[in-house]
Amino acid sequence: MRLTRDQVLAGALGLLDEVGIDGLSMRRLASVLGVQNGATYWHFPSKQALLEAMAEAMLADLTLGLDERLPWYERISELAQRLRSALLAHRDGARIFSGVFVPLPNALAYGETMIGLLRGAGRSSRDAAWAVDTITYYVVGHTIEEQLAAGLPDGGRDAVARLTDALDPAHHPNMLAALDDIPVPHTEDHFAYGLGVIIAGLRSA
Amino acid sequence: MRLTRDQVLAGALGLLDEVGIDGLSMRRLASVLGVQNGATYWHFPSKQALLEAMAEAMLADLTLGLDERLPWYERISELAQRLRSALLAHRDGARIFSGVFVPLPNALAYGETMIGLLRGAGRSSRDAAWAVDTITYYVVGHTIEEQLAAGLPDGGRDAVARLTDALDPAHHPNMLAALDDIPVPHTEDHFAYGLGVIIAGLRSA
DNA sequence: ACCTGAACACCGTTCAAGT
DNA sequence: ACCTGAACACCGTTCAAGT
Repeated sequence: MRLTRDQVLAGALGLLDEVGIDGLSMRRLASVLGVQNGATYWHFPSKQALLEAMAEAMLADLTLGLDERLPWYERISELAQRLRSALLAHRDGARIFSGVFVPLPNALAYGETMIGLLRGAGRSSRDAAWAVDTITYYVVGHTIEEQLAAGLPDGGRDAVARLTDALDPAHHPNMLAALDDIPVPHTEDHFAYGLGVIIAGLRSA
Repeated sequence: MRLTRDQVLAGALGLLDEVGIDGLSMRRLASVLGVQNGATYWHFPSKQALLEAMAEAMLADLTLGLDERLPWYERISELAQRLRSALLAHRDGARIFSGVFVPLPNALAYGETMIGLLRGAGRSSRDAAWAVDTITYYVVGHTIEEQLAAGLPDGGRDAVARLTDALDPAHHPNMLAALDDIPVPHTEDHFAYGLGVIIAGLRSA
């Protein structure tokens, strides 16, 4: 049975979920697919091209079926949450996405919808585009962090312990007061809080 | 002349500025320092430990001498801009910082000051800590992107050309309208816009 | 205490040669 | 058209042995 491009892509996404982005190598992928090292290079010219296809696959259908009865800021919020969910659907999905620098069709659809919503709300094209950047940096940064903690062997418990040890009541009274308020890994409402802040800022403009 | 820990660290920061984070290898660092491969491992137990020391060095004096006469939100803004500047001071500085998961003393000082400012403004410890996360994800995400474009051979011109080619008037009217408004690499006012949105959101709460 | 020399176990990528 | 086999030019890390 010959390999197809789709099989290589599906194998890569499966391997990603198993071993994470740091364990994802072209050699390991070939071994999972039961072929020799060079074989995948017939289907994808480089690892980077494969990573791009993986990111594009993750973003499928991101903008479909948005409820047009919702006010613009709720549709913005919905899209941002969909982006987070799409990236969470695969281990280290946010890092895969953030490592891609070519314009992916599905990422363009996301940007187009977002900018359109803001322009529809009366923003200039400049403000609309810059606001989308603000939202997207937040979503991606938050999700990277969330997945990093989730990918640790102990789910981040050790990281919290190290932070606790590093805090000194004399120098860090405020961080100590907030220590129990920081969920590790991050949660849905931690995400929603920051998104709400950004959208409140946009509405107040 | 024997090597010191500081010489290894300074050599690593210098090499980073020359070749970027993707070109920064322990072997190349040893070669720059005029020693054999294993030599740096006497001063730093691992590459990760060296990256942590590099991040810590970049954040030196971040919170010093904040003008206490400024209102809390302007001090927040000042600190966020200082973080950006500190990361911009070395090539790929934002990616170095974002790859560190241990509590760095200088990063703790940043968090402590930020949370303290927000609690001083009447926020709960939870809201204060979560708001700092929101700001910091934005700063780091923005700066990573800025440095990625700046690190490209042509300063990002080719990336813009590829984006332009990928846009289709029928599907992306809003992105096309905004195309000339997106600075590549990102600029100071592009950064300030998003920071202003977040701070406006925080003040409106 | 600090470094060398050499090895181990990996990488991404290329490409003539096979089928 | 699609893959193998083998190589090239790299990695991070370890560690006995040297000074």
